[in-house]
Amino acid sequence: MTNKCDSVSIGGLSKLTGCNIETIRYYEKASLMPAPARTEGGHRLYSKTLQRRLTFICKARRLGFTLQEVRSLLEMTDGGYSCDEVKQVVLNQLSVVRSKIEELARLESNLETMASQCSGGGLPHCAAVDSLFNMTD
Amino acid sequence: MTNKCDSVSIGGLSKLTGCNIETIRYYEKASLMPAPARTEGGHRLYSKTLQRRLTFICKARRLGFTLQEVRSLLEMTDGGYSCDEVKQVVLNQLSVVRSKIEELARLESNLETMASQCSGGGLPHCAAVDSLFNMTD
DNA sequence: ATAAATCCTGTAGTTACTACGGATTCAAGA
DNA sequence: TCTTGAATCCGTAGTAACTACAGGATTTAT
Repeated sequence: MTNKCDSVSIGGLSKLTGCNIETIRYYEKASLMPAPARTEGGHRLYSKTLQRRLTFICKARRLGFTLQEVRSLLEMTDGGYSCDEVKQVVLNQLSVVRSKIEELARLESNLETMASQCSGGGLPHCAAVDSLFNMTD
Repeated sequence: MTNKCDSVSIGGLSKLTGCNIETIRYYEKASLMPAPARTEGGHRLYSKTLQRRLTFICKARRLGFTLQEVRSLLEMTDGGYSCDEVKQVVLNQLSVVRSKIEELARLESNLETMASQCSGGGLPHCAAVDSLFNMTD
């Protein structure tokens, strides 16, 4: 699974990163990962550099960046990028995340209200259902 | 665009809800919206009830619920659920919402860390990008 | 040496839309 | 009333970001 140069197979890389095999191949096809070295028989071999690159992609995806955004983050690391440009992308993503949190907090309190209106019996009617359609946002 | 019974065309509904026309038709095909009334010529006419239903769907979608989750919220209002069953679904959705909030809060703090590491100049290097490569989560 | 595990390519399916294209239908002005 | 121009119809195809086969080749462990 590993050779003397710390290269790993696609399965090894999958275990290291938590990214599934099909997804790794998909990233290669989508040009986020470069074509890796191959064994005699054609199996992919990933160097430490590529391992780090995939780790980066996975983290960025977990942070909610689109593949297009990840691509531009990677281009920033590959080519010349300015700190301003990076900060711009990060702050933009931060504001997206913050507004999602706000919206979810509103829904949370709406759901709490609904739950508190349930009398909880086996009755065929529930005040919470009516409140569902009357939520004020 | 509106008649005496407060029915609106699909375009009117689109403007009211912010949901685009193709999406409204898609929700009908996906059985989230029932088939609405039609004009003589076959154009869709949406009653107040359906307007409220779509508004609900859009809110739930903006909050990150999948269509499948929206469907089960809607089934509470359509099918004859008992108060106990409703409460169950509501509490379940509540825990889903809460874990989404937690997850987003983690993303928020990770992004804040990234942003704080940006010195912000036109410099050719950015600590935030390095931190993405080295982040332990 | 052989069986089990892993990997290969390529295609098709998934979710939740979005964008067309060509044919009606509707609404508003002359 | 007639005539446009905007809106709507339906069906198909494309999008993002995967995920799941199928059927065969390669690698690894016993």
